[in-house]
Amino acid sequence: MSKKVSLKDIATKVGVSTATVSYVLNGLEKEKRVGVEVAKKIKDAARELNYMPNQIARSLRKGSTNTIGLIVADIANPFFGQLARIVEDEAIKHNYTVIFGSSDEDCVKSEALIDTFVNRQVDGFIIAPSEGCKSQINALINREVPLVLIDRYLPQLNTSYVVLDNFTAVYDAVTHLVEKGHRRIGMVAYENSLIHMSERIRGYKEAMIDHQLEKEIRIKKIAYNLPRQEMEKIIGEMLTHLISDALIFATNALSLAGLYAVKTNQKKVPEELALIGFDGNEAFDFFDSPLTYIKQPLEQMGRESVRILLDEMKGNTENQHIQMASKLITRASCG
Amino acid sequence: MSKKVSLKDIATKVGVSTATVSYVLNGLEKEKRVGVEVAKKIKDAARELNYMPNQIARSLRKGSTNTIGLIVADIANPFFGQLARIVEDEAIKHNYTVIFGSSDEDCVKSEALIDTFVNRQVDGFIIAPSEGCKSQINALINREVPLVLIDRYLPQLNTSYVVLDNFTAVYDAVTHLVEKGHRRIGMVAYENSLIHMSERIRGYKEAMIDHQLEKEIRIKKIAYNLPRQEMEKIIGEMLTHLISDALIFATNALSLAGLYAVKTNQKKVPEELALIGFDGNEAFDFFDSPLTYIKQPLEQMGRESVRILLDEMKGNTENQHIQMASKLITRASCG
DNA sequence: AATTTAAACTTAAACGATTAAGCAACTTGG
DNA sequence: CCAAGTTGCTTAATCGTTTAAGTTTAAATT
Repeated sequence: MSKKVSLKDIATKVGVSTATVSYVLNGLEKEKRVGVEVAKKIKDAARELNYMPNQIARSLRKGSTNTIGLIVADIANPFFGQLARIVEDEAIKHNYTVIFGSSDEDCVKSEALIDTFVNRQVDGFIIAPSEGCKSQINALINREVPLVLIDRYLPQLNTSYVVLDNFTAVYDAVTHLVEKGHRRIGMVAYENSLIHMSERIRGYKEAMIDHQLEKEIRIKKIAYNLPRQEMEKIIGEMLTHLISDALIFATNALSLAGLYAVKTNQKKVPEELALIGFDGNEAFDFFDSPLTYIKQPLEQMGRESVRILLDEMKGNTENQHIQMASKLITRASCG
Repeated sequence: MSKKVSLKDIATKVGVSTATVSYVLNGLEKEKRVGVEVAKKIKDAARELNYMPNQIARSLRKGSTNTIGLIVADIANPFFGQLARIVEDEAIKHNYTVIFGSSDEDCVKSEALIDTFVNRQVDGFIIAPSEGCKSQINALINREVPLVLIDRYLPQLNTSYVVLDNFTAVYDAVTHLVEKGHRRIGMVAYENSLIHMSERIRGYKEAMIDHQLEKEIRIKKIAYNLPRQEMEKIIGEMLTHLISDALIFATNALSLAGLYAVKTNQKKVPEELALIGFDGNEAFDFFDSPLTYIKQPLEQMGRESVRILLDEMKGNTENQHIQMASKLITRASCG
């Protein structure tokens, strides 16, 4: 890489000190009383030399990097990909850059990412925390690093967060199925103790109880890191000795695995089995009977999380807790 | 944010200079002949104080940031999301961090991103260049910034790149359709002069000519930034006065828009219309007759691009040009 | 015993910006 | 005409590392 142009080069060329150059290029010429001709010379020289400020040097001096660290489960997962895009756009608007990392819901990876980002002096974090990573997050809190949790939060910790109202989302989904005449409603969830999952399960259970269907409660929990084929197989087995006439899937990936299983097992939807998915996906639209699903307000979630983070970075230490309402997109898969 | 622990804090605590601490913590104790006890004390102190090196300071001093800038069209697009994930993993393995940005195929955004990343002193770029951004890329070349183009390249410029063999990909797709008995084969492409698109179109045209079907050549070009509904409408219009018995879609987004249009217009696939998509998507699997598609070797592309970039960052100035073979996943949509 | 070599550090400059404090050379007010 | 203020800069410290070039003390060699 060729040598870069620094403040000093401009200073030398114009014949002033770097301080003066810095003032002018930061728009402080009035405040710092730099002469009009000198200011013009400096600006001209900067343009001529194609000067670009070294953000690293500036960051070191200022103690802030204008960088946000974003940690999600997997950037390749469209849910997080879309979220990342919204965060990116919002960050750029406020002159921040995003560095990202995928944790794979794995504490070791998550910790490595957090450490890397802390070393790189990010000004704040947006994190979808993984199971069992409480201590890492807590360490951030103790260091007073601005932080917003997203998608899930840790009830034991005092942080800002932006999540879905998962309880109501699933509660309403169950109610919808009941209204459509289904009774033996099952749920397919992840084996995960985090709040987003437990709230979805709680929403399911309470709704079942409230509709006098507690005897029909049946939850299948699947490990997160299984490849899709495995998930599909497990759900497929559920389908062969079918005890449910409706299934709710607790995540997008589970919904997809479920759809593959239903397709493989040639179950008729909704006649034999009604389905409700999570998050939305083009595949939902092309399934024989388009899937009813729980839609998250991604756009707002991304924006709010950045807004709150910026707020915290400005010094606001008050934690903000946001639970957003989902929308049930009702289509043919529930009858 | 609470004050951070610096080398100086450790130095003070142990009673040595920061130089000694730096040597020890960088594993240079042998080479720089630091005493065994002192080294141990330093390591203990570092652990005790939970020292984390300030990457910003290190970067400033070393002149390299261990950061890769990744610019794609849209991180929310699964194609680029998956690519980003692979780049991320590969980068982490080599102790690099990725900062990313989405250009939306827009030169203004792309330039802003490049400038931001240059200011942040990224050590190298992986870029999916947008139409008409040649001068920006050229500026990078002139600055001798390590750079790998991905997905498309600029034939006029001397850069490394990793792309699909788009010509052969589409050529073979046409041949497949011809073998399946289709003759009036059309193509739906983007209005884009970049090489990836022009090569796909050229592959289509040459294949048609080679199969004596030049009279059947029909290409519909659609602007990139249209919302999906618009694309769907345009493709829908094509379908109502149907002059083709087969369609090849030149990208993933176009394939999806096409599927929606086909569904809306209730065309029977493959009887009335055969289809070939690009890139793969779960929706392809749930379409009435699963879609035949051109699959890109994403994993290898991501890895290769990082490998080449690391190579360039190590000082290798030789440009590497990689064209990868696609695979035609044949299914029911072509008869 | 004088000189060289080695061991175990320290000193201080440098990276490229920001910014508080200082200092001439004017202008103004009384 | 002199003190005070204003204008238009400069000086130099600082951020937290890295690293070339010393320095001191002890051990080895001649």
